[in-house]
Order: sequence, then structure tokens, then C-alpha cells
Amino acid sequence: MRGLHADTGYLLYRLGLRSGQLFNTSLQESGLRLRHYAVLRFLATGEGALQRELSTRLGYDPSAIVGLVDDLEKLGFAERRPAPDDRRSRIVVLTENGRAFLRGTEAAGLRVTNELLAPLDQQERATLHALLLRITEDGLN
Amino acid sequence: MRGLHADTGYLLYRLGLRSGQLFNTSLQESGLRLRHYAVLRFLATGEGALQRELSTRLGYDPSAIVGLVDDLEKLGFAERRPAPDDRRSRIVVLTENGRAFLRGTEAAGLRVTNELLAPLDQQERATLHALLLRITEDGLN
DNA sequence: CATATTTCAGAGCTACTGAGATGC
DNA sequence: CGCATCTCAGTAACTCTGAAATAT
Repeated sequence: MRGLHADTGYLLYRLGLRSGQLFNTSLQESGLRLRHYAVLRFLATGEGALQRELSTRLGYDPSAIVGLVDDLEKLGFAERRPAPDDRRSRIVVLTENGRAFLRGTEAAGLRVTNELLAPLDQQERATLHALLLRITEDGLN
Repeated sequence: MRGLHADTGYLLYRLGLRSGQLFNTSLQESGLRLRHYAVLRFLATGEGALQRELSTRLGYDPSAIVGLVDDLEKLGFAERRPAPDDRRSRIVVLTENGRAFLRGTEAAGLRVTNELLAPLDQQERATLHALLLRITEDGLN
């Protein structure tokens, strides 16, 4: 009978849990969760995004996005603005406070990845990253 | 501002979610979840395990193990037996039905990993697996 | 009319905490 | 006594479904 660790899929599931826990612990004092952080980081890469876009690109249910953006608005890290071309949609944009928060937590994010990949040297980390990126970009966003 | 996909830790989190979803979908008709399946697979590698052992090795909270083993007992896939050397503990063992279930779902598990790793060739998959194994074995179980 | 986007209510699953019962 | 193991209750977080409101 094959062990669980023989399945690459299971290893990914397991390491994904661990990675998420590390991120959440690292974000603990800010009052945010990894999900909020992901939204902020995504918003920082462009000029705002529709909520529908956040849902498909980040992999969270549309109904979940509502609450996440609510939380970010309460903290003053993001704002909803009407979409000029389609009045059904709303554009979520990062505020200056949100940008400052991201700058302040950049080091913490690197620490998480660093802790997770501790057993690997730099070249191995690059190899792993490239392989994961290939899988990620195919299928999801 | 760096994109989310620049973080290996985030990629692992994201792929972990996707892997778990695929596993759960594949197990859907059996009525079990990935968590149950992980317990069964772990039990199959030895002569039974203490619940405490399941908790530490699989990364689930001890209080969660209780319900998982309850479910498996109801389905007749596992049994609790008294531990001879320590009466606080209980040994969970796989039943013949549990073993049969694992044999029947082996192909489905392989399909999940296969679907997940579709963009990679055989050698890349081996490389990825080896790297993930290095990270997994260090720190967890 | 059918479809798309956001929002909300609710169900089920997961993660964790704290406490109790039992035994080391 | 302190500690370990299992159990249970409760809370918070996560995931998804279904339906409503609005707009295309």
C-alpha cells in the first residue's frame, strides 16, 4: 500500500495548509487574514479591479469577496468606486493607507516563504518556484 | 509592487487549495472527505495508529480526529481498539472494508495528481515531488 | 427575455480553544 | 501532583448554494 507522501497532490495540499497557517500567523497582529492580504496584493498590481475579477483571479467565491472588501473598507485600506462603463459592477481600489500597509508587511511575507523553504538552497527554490508557476498559470487565472 | 505569484509560499497555498478541492470532488460519491481519506491511507501503512499519532502526523487537531474516526467507524472502514500498554490511548485500525475501499479509490487518487500536474512532463514531476518531499519531511511529521 | 454583477441569508465543513474524564 | 490522551462544547473562519436587487 502506497504511503500518502507518494502523492504529489497530497504533498501540495499539506504544504498549502502549512503555508496558509504561516501567513495567517504572520498577519495576526494586523487583524487581517491571508484572504484580505491576497486582495490587497492583487489590487496593488493594477489600477483597481472589479469584484468579479477578484473572485476569478484569487479563487474565492463572489459572495466571499463582498465581506473581504467590506473589511478592507472599514480599515481604510481599499475603497469601492462605481464602474463607469457598467453600472452593475464596482471597482475596488487600493487607498494610500492600503499601500502603506503592504509596504510595512513586505518583509513579513518574505519571512514566511523563507521559513517554508528553509530546507532548500537558492537554486532549488528557483526550480520549485518555476515548476509551481507552470502549474498555477495553467488552469487557474 | 511585487505580484502575488512572486511568492512561492502563496503559490503553495493556492495549489494546496486546488489540490484539496480536486481530492474532495473525486471522493464526493463515497461520502468521505479528503481528511477521512488521509486517515485511511495513513492507517494502511502500518498496524494501526494511536489517535494522537494521527493528529501529529496528519496535521489535524486532536479534537478533529475524534469525529473523523467516528465517521470511519460508522462506515465500517476502521475500528477503535484499546491500547494494551496505555489505557488512555486507543488504537485505530483499518478493517477489511476499509482496505477494499482504498483499493477501489487508488486510481481516482492518481487521476487527481495527474490532472494537477498536467502541464509538467515526467521528469519535471519527479523533480517537483522530490523538492516538496524535502520541505514536507522537515518540520512536519 | 436571458444573462451578469453584487449582495445577503443560510448550511455544512474546517480550525482552534477550553474544559472535562480518565489514566500515566 | 503534573502531564498525556481522548472527548465534547463552543466559537470563528471558510466554502458553497440559492435568491434578491440592479443593470446589460
